[in-house]
Amino acid sequence: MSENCEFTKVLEILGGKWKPSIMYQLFMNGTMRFSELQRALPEITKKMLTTQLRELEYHDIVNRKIYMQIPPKVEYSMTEHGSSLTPVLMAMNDWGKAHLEHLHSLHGERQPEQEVVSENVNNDIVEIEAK
Amino acid sequence: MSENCEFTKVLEILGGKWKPSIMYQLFMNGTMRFSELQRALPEITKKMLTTQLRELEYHDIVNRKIYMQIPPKVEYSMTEHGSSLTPVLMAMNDWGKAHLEHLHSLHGERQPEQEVVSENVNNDIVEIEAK
DNA sequence: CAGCATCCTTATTGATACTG
DNA sequence: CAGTATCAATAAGGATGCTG
Repeated sequence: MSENCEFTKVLEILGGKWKPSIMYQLFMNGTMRFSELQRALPEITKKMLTTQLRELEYHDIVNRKIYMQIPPKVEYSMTEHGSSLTPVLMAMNDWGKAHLEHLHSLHGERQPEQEVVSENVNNDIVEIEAK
Repeated sequence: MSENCEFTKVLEILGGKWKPSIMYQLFMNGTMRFSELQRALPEITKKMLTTQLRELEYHDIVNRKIYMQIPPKVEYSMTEHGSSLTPVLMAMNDWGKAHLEHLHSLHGERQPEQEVVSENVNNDIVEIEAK
């Protein structure tokens, strides 16, 4: 049951190549039309933008407001429930910045040293059986 | 540059089918051997456990301590840097619980109602050109 | 304008067998 | 015990064209 708390599920909900960027846009700009999102995220395709938005909508993170008119107009925005993600995103963002600096000091050049503890055991049985 | 802050990158680091579970185990149990993790996560294969651990290690989130002995013994634990993820995980966990309840009230049965705003425009041009 | 349908490519995950 | 290597299956993402 609680093999890993809710943590895994949240990652699944937030995961997806473009979801973070979409949420970021909506947080910054409030309400945006489909085409505005496309302009803001030039590399995403229409298909992906649609599917990622639909998933976010399914989880009640973004709101989809359809204007019945020609030409069509659809506006997206964070729902109230989606806005409750703010502390999560803030925490991730803060950690991300610290992490980046930290990694630079580590991976600036090389791998982190392997920590090898040579106990060269005599308390443990060498039991590699031959075939 | 800052199209989406650090948010996307953090998701990439934390993303992976088993990483959350692994981190959770290490947070709860402190130090664990490879085989202990396997027992705790019965569905993960050795290959996946290895690769996910290696990725976490690369980002200095988990520590790998090798005992040079026969039979081999390797212990994993959260690094100090990895422990700094605690606020992030807590935030996600809290949100996850609230989210779960929230979703039950929504998706208990049906899709959320489409919010359709019928403005039936007259301020916008109907410009669907015929072929 | 805001999609959906189809087909295709790449990435992630998994099964299985072998090794120091 | 703690892996690696190889191959197979699945899932995620992308290109392109069509539609109301």
